Amino acid sequence: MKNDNATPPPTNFIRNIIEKNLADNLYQHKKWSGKPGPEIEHAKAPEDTARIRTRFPPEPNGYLHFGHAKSIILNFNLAEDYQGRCHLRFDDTNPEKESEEYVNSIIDSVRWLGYEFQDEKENNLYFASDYFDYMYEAAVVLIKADLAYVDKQTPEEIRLNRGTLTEPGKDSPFRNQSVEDNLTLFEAMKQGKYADGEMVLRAKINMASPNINLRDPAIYRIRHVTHHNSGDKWCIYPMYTFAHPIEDALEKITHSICTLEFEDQRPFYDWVLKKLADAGFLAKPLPKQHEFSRLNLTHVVLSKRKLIQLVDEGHVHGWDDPRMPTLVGAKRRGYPPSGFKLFMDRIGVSKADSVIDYQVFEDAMREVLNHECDRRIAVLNPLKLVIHNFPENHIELCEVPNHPQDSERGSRQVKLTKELWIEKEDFEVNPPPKFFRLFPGNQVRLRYGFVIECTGYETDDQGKVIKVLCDYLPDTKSGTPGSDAVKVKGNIHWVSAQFSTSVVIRNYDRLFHSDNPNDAENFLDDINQNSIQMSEAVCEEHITQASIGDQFQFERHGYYIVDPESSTEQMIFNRTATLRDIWQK
RNA sequence: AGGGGAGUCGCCAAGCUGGUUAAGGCACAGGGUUUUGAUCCCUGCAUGCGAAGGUUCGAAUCCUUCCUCCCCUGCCA
Repeated sequence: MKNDNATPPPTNFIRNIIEKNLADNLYQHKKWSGKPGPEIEHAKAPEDTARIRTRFPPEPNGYLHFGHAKSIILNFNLAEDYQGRCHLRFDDTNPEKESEEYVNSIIDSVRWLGYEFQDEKENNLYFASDYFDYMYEAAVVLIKADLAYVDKQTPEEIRLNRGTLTEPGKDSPFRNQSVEDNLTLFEAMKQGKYADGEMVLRAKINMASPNINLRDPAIYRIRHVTHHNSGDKWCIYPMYTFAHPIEDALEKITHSICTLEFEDQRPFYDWVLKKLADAGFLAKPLPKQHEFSRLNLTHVVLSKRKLIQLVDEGHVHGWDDPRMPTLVGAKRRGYPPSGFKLFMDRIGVSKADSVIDYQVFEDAMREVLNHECDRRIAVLNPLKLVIHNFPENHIELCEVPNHPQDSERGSRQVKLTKELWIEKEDFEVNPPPKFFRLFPGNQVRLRYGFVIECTGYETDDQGKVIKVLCDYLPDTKSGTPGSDAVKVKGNIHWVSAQFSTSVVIRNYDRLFHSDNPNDAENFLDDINQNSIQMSEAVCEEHITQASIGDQFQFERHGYYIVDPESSTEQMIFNRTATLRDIWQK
């Protein structure tokens, strides 16, 4: 076990910011009415008991993946570490792409990671769509302050007049429409008097801004679409850039943490909040946006488009395929939530673009799995072994610990008989140098049993080894006095041919060959065609007591989890990760 | 001269209000323990902080110039 004191507490620039904010008493007297709302509702409420508030704001338009896990763990851990709260908020402002199916899956995945957002004190499950009334009101506030206008230009015209990266844009001919006209038009938009795309509400900032996001960004668009939550109440929907700062403010979020690509958006985020605060709609302390670099992993694609393609084109068997970098996939693969947390601790949080070696991810998983999993014995590639001098019908009970480093996990008895299954790889007719397993004349220990000496083998017509013969040394049984008298270098595992059960094994490997599949002309060409290898294995009989989701280390092989497709007749095991293997290298 | 970010060991990443020999993890290389060639333990692993100048008794940390990479021209988020 590692000494936790040896590793310094993980720190990062966001924690530094929070600690400084707290030291500056920035949030000392902030209010919280118990539910999201504008300042008029928070003002009369007591001081917030949460020192900070963060939020995880997914759009319910897909399944959560490893990248989301980074954000979830960051936000929830921050809240926990600084005696704050973290909200789960669905950023559902675009009904064309969103659905309830995703809402439910996302909730499940956040909980699976071990985070809760609803308890006896607070229910912090929110939907941006529940704030549509406030957002409409906020838009009206801006219009009245002559800070927003309804633009009747076509989308094409708006695009053309936006200018380019190096040239300023041109003002819309509708930019100086009267406040009254804007109010009337916006109301008419809301009433459904116009078709999709006919007009849009825009913030009035500066068409010549060097930051393109400030060239009068659209803040409301017309979409005659049924919303998964608000139904047909609205036919106009706020844009993310306008909605997000308001969502954060209504929820009294202190630290709004997002990924780097939103950095250019921050001036607009601050603009919206300031203007609404000026109008008395919101009050300080206003939320602050902070950006970190998103997760990239070698041999993995995380773009939503590519993940959809993998599923839709059948390169994997659905979103929860154990090879998918989704959280539902991770669950089925057997990657534990605690492994994700350890992984996030190890990779840290910064603003530098980075690509993490998949090894780092896998090693974090191995570390927690090694600690958490009971051991079991399975022979994945069976070869018959016959102990020539072993009594015909004798059953030798062997005591096998469930965990070599944790005796409190107890032990079990495994039956040793004359005929056993061993791994094909554990026997060599002509062993390579330094091979210390079984070969003619060599001695090895049958793990937890006796030392045996290989006396010969049998082959089929093709010369393939089909049976290994040996003698056992009666005085060498594990755990008995003097059993160590005979020293052997090799230890091989085995299961009784008589007392064992057959199971299906699904060995998974990386889905993509190259470090960065995105570099390929077509990432699909980089797919590893051997990313899943099915086989039948023989396992010790105790395994039949396992249930779906149970995880074990199959000794000398790796970590496996019982797949949901298992039945009592046919158990199926997914390989989560192999054990490290210096010999293979 | 569009704007915004980032560059510290093979991969991450602390440090960056200037001041002991530049944390830590992963990887890698040795060694020890071990009835998993696993785990665990020990040792090694940047005279160097994108580059070049400068300020200073002293710079990864301050200044100047330069180089490289990433993001931004949706009525997506």
